[in-house]
Amino acid sequence: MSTLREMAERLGVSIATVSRAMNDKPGVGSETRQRVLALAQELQYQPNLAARSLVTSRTNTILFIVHQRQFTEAEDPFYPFIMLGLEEALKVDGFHVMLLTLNDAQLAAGPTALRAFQEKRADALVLAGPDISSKFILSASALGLTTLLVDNQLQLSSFTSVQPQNEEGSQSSTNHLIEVHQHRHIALLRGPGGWASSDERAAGYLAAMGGANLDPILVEVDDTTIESGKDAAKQALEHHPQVTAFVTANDAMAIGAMRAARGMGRRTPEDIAVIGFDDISWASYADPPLTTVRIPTIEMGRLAGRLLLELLNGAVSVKSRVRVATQPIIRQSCGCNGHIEEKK
Amino acid sequence: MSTLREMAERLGVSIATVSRAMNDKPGVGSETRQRVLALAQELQYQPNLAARSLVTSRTNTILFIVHQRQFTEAEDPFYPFIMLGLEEALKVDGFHVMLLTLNDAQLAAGPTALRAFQEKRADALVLAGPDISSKFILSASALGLTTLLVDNQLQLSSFTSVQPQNEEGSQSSTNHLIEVHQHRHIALLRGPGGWASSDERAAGYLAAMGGANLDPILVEVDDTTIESGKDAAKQALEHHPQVTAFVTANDAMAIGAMRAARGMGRRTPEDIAVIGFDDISWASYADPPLTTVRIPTIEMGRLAGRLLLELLNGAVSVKSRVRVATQPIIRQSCGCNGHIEEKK
DNA sequence: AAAATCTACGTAAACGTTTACGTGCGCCCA
DNA sequence: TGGGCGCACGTAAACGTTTACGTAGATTTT
Repeated sequence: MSTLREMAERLGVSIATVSRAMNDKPGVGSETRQRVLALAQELQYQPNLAARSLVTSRTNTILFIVHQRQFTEAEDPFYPFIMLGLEEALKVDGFHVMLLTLNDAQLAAGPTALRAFQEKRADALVLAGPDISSKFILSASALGLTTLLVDNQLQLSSFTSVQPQNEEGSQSSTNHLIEVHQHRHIALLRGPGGWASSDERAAGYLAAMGGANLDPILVEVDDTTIESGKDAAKQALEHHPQVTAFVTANDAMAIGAMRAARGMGRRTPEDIAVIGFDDISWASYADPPLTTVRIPTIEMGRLAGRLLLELLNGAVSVKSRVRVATQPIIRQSCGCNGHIEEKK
Repeated sequence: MSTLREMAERLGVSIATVSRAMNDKPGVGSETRQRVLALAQELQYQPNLAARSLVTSRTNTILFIVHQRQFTEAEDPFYPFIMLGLEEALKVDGFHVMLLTLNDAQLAAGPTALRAFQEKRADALVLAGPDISSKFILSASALGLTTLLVDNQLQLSSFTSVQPQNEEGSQSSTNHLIEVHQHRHIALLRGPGGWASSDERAAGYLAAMGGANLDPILVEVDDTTIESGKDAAKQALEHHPQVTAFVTANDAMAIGAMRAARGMGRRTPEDIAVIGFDDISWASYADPPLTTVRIPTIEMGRLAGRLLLELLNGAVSVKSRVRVATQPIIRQSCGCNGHIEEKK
């Protein structure tokens, strides 16, 4: 590994000059700069990042923190996609992404768990997922690192956050069932209360129902898996037999709901229409193909990355809540005949 | 942020003594050690990793390199699971995982792309996925970093690698179809040639067919998605109408194959039995529930992590090829009635 | 009792950068 | 022509560790 010193000696200049040339800083003649750059190319010089961060106290690394269970949500690899987008956006500026997963105990421990990763010395934190508690978020940001929330937000304090348009998406799904398919008894199979995404999607549903003067029917489960979708659907159909449509917290629940409904003798979409959320890759292979709302996950990650870079460069210091547009994907589970299948 | 110097001054000892005490090195009195540790606790001292790696030239970071497309294989988040296991195993020793995804161009560029991440200065490389070319692997390892392969391996040189028991898994699937269900015309819908996993699974299939004196029927596609499963199944049924069973490269292809077969009027498992590979989370929700071979992905990642730590600690310098056991998951697509459903 | 060994420290160099400050030189303008 | 200024550089300190080496005293050995 060649160093600045080595290059300086070979060129007969000082280390400072080489450093300036390499970093595009003023104060070095154009001919000298050329010679430095040429030698760097020849020697395949790569700066020692440890030395650099020792003096700049920047690591060019950001820490992606996510609940372990959510990162490995096999039915819907939402967070790996976010992480990919993040990495893509960050690496164009020479930043790297580190993964830190937390289990229930570490999340609950809050401040205690923080010391575990404080030593990792990243420039910024990305906290992803709705089940990272506000206590945890607050104590994490107390470390003084730039903090960005993805798929989550805090009511009171204003953190920079990147989220899908949950409310709009859910509202348009519900309206589609009301207006296009004339449903009157639509149940929301919603996710856990307290999760930003669940709450917002519920708000969208409620807005649509209220707007049409319909009575809302809510069933809440504490998870958003296929199994909990089955449970929620059973509950809904038993307690509210008049229901003819489901709006669900996500696609996995939608698929579970369709299964449960079929098990109880109700066909989709004839007897029970269903609309999901997320547009996971299996949605188009469901039976019938699932109408849902697409979230551009990779793009969300990229956006978070670009935002983070701006924040770190001090260009923008305003904290903002960014929303990325969701897109209705009309297939057949809502009762449409699928002619309007999305463009690939 | 408190430093060693600060602690040394407050305790009236030298920096060296504090450093020795913190790192459990000999040459410091037990009373002094106690005082240092107590103060460190009080100040919440965290060592500056940049300074440490500047002198030790170890970063306690490993780089997880994977093809971008494979990391976001939404139907089967195989590599995110591997990465999670890796992170889990590594963090108990204070190591961190960085993600680097490469696109087709970067993979093809080989050595050129390497410089891009050489500056990241990790202690080791984990190259995951079968479509990282041998040229790339060789030039990556030429950087002098400890290198470990996951779900891939090179024929000629002997890299440390962690892989599932592809051959055994595929052979036992094929044998199950032959022995339990008396199939005679079994087609393998295989993945791309040159991929270690595809080739090994094919070898297992061929071994089983040869052992039973049956003629193999191979259909190769250049991808392992649902769509390519459909294509392969169509090809197989058109060219070899006598086929009564499929062994597929993975579960996504199996599901595609069942769809295509149904579209051609063949029911699973009555007319065409199907066995997949991977046991993705959707396998048990397929119609009929998919018989497959489970790969313990997270455990593979953990194993890779532990192996890497041993390698870095110099405990073992032997390069070894590690195989993790796969497990047959008998459901209904093979013709079994599902009584033997796996324990959750 | 002298010599050798051990223990618990301190001193200082080294890792490879970045950057504030100093210096000499050429140039412009009054 | 001389003072001022900008430019291209060099000098050296600083970042926070780790660690080889030195040293004084206590302990053991011969």
